[in-house]
Amino acid sequence: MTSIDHANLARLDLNLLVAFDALLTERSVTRAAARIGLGQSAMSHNLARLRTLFGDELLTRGADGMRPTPRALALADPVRVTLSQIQAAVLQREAFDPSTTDRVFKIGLADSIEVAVIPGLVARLRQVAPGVGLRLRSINRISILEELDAGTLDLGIGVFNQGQIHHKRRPLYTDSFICLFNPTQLNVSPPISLEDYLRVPHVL
DNA sequence: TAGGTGAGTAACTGCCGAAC
DNA sequence: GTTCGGCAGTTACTCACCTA
Repeated sequence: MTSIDHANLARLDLNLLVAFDALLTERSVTRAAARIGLGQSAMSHNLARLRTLFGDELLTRGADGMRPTPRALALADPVRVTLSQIQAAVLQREAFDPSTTDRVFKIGLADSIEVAVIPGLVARLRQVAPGVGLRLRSINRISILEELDAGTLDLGIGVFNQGQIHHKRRPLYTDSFICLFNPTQLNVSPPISLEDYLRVPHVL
């Protein structure tokens, strides 16, 4: 296990990391201050302390608002993951019991995935979590990541080849596609190869 | 069209008081 | 004595408007 440097960590104010996360999220001192209930001046002081702490400008003024430095971008994910873990450890409520909860989960997913996943999920919920409600929204995968960060979605289901460290991912199921074609028109004969498939125009 | 000017907005900074 | 946050003034920047 990694040892804790208590002497140095004692000098680190956790609120500064909260301020850092708000600044990276809002890209504005004023909005970041409002986000965590401080005045603009206090957030400006926090930014100054963060700059001293990390020895980097972190955010610089630009024509389009506050621009994060490479150092700030490198710190963004580790800080957010750390804050999430602290939040889970410190603010965790009583253990989640699916059989008694009446929580409503907001799920973002594509229509095609809804057809494949939701009937089975609803049947399962009736058995083990009868009080759970689902609020489904048809949404593209890029917006899903944004809305997860904003807290307007609890879960996103889709094909994700991008995302941040704090986006937890689990394989849900595998799927395959059927390719329909007219051998006469395309001048190919089954079974088609990958080269044949890529050579001709097609729609998905 | 280019340059000057003023208003508005946002960030920075010095100073101060409160809390510990 | 130290730290934190707010107040007030300053600075930097954008944008709209006016004029040559």
